[in-house]
Amino acid sequence: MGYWLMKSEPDEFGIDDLERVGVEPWDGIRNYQVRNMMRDQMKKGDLAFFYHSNAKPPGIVGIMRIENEAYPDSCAFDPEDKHYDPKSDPDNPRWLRVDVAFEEKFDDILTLDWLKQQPELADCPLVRRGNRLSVMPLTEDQWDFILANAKRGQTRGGTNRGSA
DNA sequence: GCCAACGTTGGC
DNA sequence: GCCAACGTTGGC
Repeated sequence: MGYWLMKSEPDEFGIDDLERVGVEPWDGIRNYQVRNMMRDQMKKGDLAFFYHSNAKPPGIVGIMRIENEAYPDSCAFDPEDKHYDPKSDPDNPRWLRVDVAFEEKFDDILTLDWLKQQPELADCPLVRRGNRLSVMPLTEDQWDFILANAKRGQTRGGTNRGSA
């Protein structure tokens, strides 16, 4: 079982949109490093945190499930599409996507500010300077740590994420 | 294969 | 809206 963190701008597509539609193609990935990870490591049934970027505040807002292995991103073939890439040949697609399914929305966001303060996450690319990956793998320890804190916040019903 | 120009990401 | 960081492009 693999664990991931995937970023999206809530103005474009947020956790509430995913909850409403249930399943959504995660398309528009135009970064080779991310594509390779999706192609080589991402498996059906993997879990991913949904991260809101360019949000106020940015942070982790819920969980989704990877529905299939990577397959060609047809958006790249559509000249009308925002993510059109004329260099992607339908006979040899350059870009891939997966479908993701809504799993859970947290009551409270785990903010980037809080995530940055956690020693357990010091090695996560998310909190490293200059990181630009929109999809990144998490270790099982990192996943468990984040999930435990998301749950703890829910049972408390509060927004306080002070390091205890 | 170098590297300057340019585009994008994403926090602030 | 600004801008630091980084990836990509393309001339040479």
